[in-house]
Amino acid sequence: MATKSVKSTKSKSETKVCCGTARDIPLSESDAAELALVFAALSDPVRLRLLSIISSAPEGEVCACDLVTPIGKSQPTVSHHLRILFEAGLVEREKRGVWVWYRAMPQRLDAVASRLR
Amino acid sequence: MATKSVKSTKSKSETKVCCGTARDIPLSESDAAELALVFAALSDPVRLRLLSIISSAPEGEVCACDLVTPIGKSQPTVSHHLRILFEAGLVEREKRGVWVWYRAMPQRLDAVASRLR
DNA sequence: TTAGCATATCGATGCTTGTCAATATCGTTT
DNA sequence: AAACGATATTGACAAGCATCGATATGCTAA
Repeated sequence: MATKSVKSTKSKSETKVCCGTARDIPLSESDAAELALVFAALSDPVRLRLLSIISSAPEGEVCACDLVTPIGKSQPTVSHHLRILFEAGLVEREKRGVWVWYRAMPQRLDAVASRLR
Repeated sequence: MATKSVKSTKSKSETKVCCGTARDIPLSESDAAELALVFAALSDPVRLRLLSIISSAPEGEVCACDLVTPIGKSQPTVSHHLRILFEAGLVEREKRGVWVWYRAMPQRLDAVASRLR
């Protein structure tokens, strides 16, 4: 592996050896793929705003019908984004009659946040 | 806005009113766009693994030349991913001679993590 | 059962992105 | 000076994604 300054002679490019032996990667390939899926779900402004509405609901849940108008996108588009949030485990949903109610999953958000260190 | 059960009669679809007045969204459009950019930078397995290598470096920094081989992608591809991490403010870089050294920015990661609640 | 509404799915489209080969840039060494 | 090596940029291509209109599904009320 690369080493920093070895000699005290402080030459212009204070390094002698570089591009050495490869160390193994802390984050496994499968863990990285799994984590990336969650971040991908969070990487869209519409989904972040949906999540902010759902998370801040006083009753703890929001009807899907109350999400289309404020977001300003078509109903299929909002439905698509809600599906992605659901499949990423960021929200849960419950069908009650004609309507579908969405709740945030704080423990999931905490788990993701804690992995950022 | 939608209201939950109003009557105690517990009818099949315990709800009377739905799809009412739109409340405003906690997360602004510009804030959502900005946050989405950071999450987009985190939404790729290669970038997450790069970040994990850089963050766990004992010396606090890693030479770019030590990242290509372990990641298993071409040099231009790794360079491209490092650029995205840099522009998202997730890593900083310093050119020393021919080599470029990357350091993680923990306070940025903390800031992003804290916004997940 | 029929009508009507809320939600999900489908198909198409334009834009974004991950990837690599080829090339450019820049510092170092001879 | 020229040659070499590390990194960045460019150009191209395939895959993925956000979006919408049209349509399907499913529940409820008449």
